[in-house]
Amino acid sequence: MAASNKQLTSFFIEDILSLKEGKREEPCADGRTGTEDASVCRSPEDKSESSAGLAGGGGGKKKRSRAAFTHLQVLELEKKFSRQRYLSAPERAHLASALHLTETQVKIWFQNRRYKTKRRQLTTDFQKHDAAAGAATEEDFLRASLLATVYKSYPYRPFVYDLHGLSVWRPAL
DNA sequence: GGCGTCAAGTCGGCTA
DNA sequence: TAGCCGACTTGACGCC
Repeated sequence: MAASNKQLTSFFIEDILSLKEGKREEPCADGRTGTEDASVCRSPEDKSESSAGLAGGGGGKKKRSRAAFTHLQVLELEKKFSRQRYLSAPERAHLASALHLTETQVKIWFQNRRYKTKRRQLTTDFQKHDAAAGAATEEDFLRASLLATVYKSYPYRPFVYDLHGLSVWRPAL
């Protein structure tokens, strides 16, 4: 969400890499500032927390922070995602270091992104069907979910899919 | 205050 | 057993 109302400037991955040398404090949309280590925007009170965002310190309720990636980070992640939905470990490590994120953050981002895409696809399919055939039944939705489950069951070798910059994922072997 | 979004947490399944 | 995945939930945050 950090990118939603932020002033957009054109810059590339090389820019952050070069900025890493000096002081970098990329402003976030809501006035929060990017942290040097994780390059994500955090609430002021979260600045002292670990990247996991759960460092409570001295007991009591731990407050979970929500990292807001910079629009550049999201842009690069989206670009990568448009080319391939699954990342191999080396690819993930490379992307993480390039974006100054942790591998876990990249992994979680891709997981969430896939799930989000799937949900939206199901929703639009459902709406299409709804519009075409009048009020759809719950059974229709279940059928769609079932199809999605079948769809999901075969790409279990992430590195096998789409290694050639295609937006459509297919077995590479 | 309610709602939507999103990163992260949790849980269970699968594979090597 | 570790690591990854999807599915779903939780908690923080911004917008109206």
